[in-house]
Amino acid sequence: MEYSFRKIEQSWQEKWKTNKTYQVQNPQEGQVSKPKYYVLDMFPYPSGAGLHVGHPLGYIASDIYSRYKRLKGFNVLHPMGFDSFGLPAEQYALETGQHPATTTTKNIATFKAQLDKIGFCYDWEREVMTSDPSYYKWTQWIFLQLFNSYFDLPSKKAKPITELITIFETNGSQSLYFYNNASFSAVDWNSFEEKKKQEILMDFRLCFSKYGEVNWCEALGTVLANDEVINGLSERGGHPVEKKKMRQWYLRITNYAERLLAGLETVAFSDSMKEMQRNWIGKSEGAEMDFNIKNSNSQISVYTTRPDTIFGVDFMVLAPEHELVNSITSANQKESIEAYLKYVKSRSERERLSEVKQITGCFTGAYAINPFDGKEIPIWIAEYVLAGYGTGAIMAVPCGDQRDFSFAQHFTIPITNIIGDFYTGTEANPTKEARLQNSGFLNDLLMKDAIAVAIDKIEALGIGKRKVNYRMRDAGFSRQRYWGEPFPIIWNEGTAIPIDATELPLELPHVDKYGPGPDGEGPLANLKDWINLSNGRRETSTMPGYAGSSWYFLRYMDPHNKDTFCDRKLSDYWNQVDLYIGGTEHAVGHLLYSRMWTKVLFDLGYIGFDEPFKKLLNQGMITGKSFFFEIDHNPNATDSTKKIVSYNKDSQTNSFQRLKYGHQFVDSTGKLTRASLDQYNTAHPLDAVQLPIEWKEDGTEVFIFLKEESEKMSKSKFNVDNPDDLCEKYGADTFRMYEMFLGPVEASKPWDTKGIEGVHRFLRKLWRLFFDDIKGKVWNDELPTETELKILHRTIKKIEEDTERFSFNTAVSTFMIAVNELADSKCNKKEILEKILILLAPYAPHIAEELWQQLGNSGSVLDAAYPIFNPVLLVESSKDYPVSINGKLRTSLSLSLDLEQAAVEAIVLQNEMVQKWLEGKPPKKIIFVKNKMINVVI
RNA sequence: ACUCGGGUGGUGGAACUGGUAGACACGCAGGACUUAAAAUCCUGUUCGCAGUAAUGCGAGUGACGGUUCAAUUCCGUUCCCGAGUACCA
Repeated sequence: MEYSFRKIEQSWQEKWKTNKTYQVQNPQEGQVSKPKYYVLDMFPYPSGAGLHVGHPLGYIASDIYSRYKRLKGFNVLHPMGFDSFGLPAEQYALETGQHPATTTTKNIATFKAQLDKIGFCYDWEREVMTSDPSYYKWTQWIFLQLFNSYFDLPSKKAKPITELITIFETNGSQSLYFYNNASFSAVDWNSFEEKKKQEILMDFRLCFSKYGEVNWCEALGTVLANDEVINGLSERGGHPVEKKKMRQWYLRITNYAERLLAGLETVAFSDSMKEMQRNWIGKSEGAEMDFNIKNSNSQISVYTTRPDTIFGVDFMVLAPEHELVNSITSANQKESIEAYLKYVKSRSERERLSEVKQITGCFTGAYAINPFDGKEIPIWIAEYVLAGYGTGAIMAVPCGDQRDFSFAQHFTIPITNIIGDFYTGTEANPTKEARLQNSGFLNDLLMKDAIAVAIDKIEALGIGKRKVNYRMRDAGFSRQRYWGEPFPIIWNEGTAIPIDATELPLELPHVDKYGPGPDGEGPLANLKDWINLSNGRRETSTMPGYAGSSWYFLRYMDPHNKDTFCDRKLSDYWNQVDLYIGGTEHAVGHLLYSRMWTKVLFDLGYIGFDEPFKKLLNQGMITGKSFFFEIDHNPNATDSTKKIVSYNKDSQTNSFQRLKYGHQFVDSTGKLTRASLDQYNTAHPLDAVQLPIEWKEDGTEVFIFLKEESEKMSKSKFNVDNPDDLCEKYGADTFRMYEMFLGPVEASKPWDTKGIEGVHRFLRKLWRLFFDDIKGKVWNDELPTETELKILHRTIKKIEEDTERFSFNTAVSTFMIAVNELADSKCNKKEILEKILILLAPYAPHIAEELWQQLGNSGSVLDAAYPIFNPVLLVESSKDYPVSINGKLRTSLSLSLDLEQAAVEAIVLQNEMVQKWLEGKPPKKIIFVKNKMINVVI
């Protein structure tokens, strides 16, 4: 009886389905429930391309851990669903004319079939899909909660906006609740018209609408969030992005900046992941202070983290967009300033970013007055100051800031030195360790101490205050797109009126065309019947991709509830996600948004925890190998290491020709032969590679060396491997174990199918411990020997330790060692093998189930009792000690573990090898570490 | 430029708190079984030198230096690769 994995895997996948093996039970009333464990994979977008071997890496890891936890007696929630709204589906719809709902359904079916082939233990009855009205009903409902809440500053938490209205009605706006930098009394508030009241309230809602500069992407016809823009180009498609003023919805995530930072201390994310989030939030502490302007009533407010350098301010710089630019510019500088503003406008975001080093700017002709020494400070405008950060204006201290220094040099602005020898005159020195000079009341203070002194003085004089700044912006929450959640909002005379929660879901209407509406609005704007209502006009934007994915982990707990997004009893039971596995690409976006939503839902009392993910494990990327022909116009290149091959005499430039799926045709040395090239050309007639006629080698055969590079797997790079093919060829169990065997889950590694045979061989070897191809059943009921028990218990210990610390690659090799040892000692004993199967079940579930049943057990191996490690069995009486001389290993000695230093020394000195090295002299010292090693120092 | 990872055989990688570097696998070489192949099994495989051999000696975890009886592991300097951020005042 041989290991026919195809039959076994198919039959077990069917059995799991019919027996509902993976159905997860919520705790029943009055029952003693098992401890819970929640394992979650990052929400996949069901792309049309299907899965490649890089995707399942994290899924396999989470599946192993889920099964392991189940065996260990936990009630494990391990769901899967689809983030099915979003740009790619719509983009695809635009290109093919198919409705996104149709393509999405089709893609999900493909995805699920692929996942099931790998044998994952998902409870599909809990599947959720963001584009399903029964799901987005609750996304819209949460939006309404955000819309109807504000961030209460004294308690630092979200509260219903009705409480803020009460505050306004009774006390007016206190200093904490400035509106447009001013406050109003209760009498004022009560006299305001409803429209004005709503405008004010909009300024406090956690999800709010305002006109703002947005990242507008013409090619995609939509607005993008900051993290969807990379170097001035869209993350998806790489199209140019420009700034545009539009009415948009925003998430007031900045209010949560402090708690998002603090929360990082309570979760187990990798340091780099935490660091990325911290950088994104970008907290800085300093002061905001006002400068008077010579011959003007206006003031310029600047933000600085270094108020200690106030006496080193040699000029000021405003962002070109700063509102004061026009009013302060002097008559004779007007022309230059206008020319400069024109130049700035002409430059795209892309150019500004790519030419960071270029110094440009223009003097306004105006002067600010230093409040401490009355010095006149010239005011400039320059691109390097960003309108969006701080106050959009800076005080420039060239001796301490390199950008200010370069600017001063470029425009020959005199530089004041306030740090003595610390400043060399050739570059700025940002030190905080210098003692201040030329600095009035701060003279002789250490800079780091002077910071606080300066702020105190600024506050005492009433010209500014201590201020914390965040780099993070409020997140754009609307998209001019079709395939997303419609906003449950109706606009009436400029006032946003929320739809009553009882009317949700507001279903996404059907459209036939996905083109944009008028004035930059989304496709929904074209549906006149849908948008125009008797009481106003519907919001035509839809929510961004991250809306649905910010709370999906809660819906899995209670996926079919029609009355609430998630029953509080269930969220109290399942609680936080214990283990969250996914890629680093979601470091800032998704993780920050879902962390914020969790905090809001917590503040409002809907859930009982304020961090969604307890532990985050980042899977590394599996890179694919891409192969290129390098085209070189030097046919006489002799450098054999260059791997240059094809000579294209028509081409005068060096370029690369990508070889589609090249790895299938290349041998282990990276060589392509004439025969395989012909094969390749037959398979890809459209991309056939023409060899240059001049190219000859060996007279008979043409060898082509390919340039090889590892890069991210993607269909467009022809470097993907499909898991289906590997499951078909070797089986899902082999595929699962091989992906794990490749290396640590967190590490990025190149994909190579070369080693998969070894894993497959291991499973066959395991099978042969139970069944012989000819003899059939070979397992027996004999009692195990001490050695066999030792093998078993060593394995139990190591598998448990490795699984607990997510070291799946070493766990796989532990299994290999165990099977090798059992095969060597011809152990076919059920008592041993059965336990091994239980250990193996998380890793290779199909073969484990099959053999478990073959041994005469009924039910799933997942319900078996996990073997308990018995340390007594591993206790040794002696040890083979390594004996080093001066730290270099020379020999070994088998000694009883009872022996102490003195006895060991005596034996060691007797040793022939030791005597040889001692040459008759006594040793200086003998180091003996019990159960470790011996070192003789000469 | 800054921050965070990482450099170990021909390859993927192992060595968890300093204690026998290279587990496990791939590949390669040789052998057994076979008419032959597949499958399976056995042996060898870090490099160099010596030896028929068992073995011995030397070098060796990017490079240089330090701490230590002992360093892949700790410290300093430096080089390279990857990821993220990027005029944030």
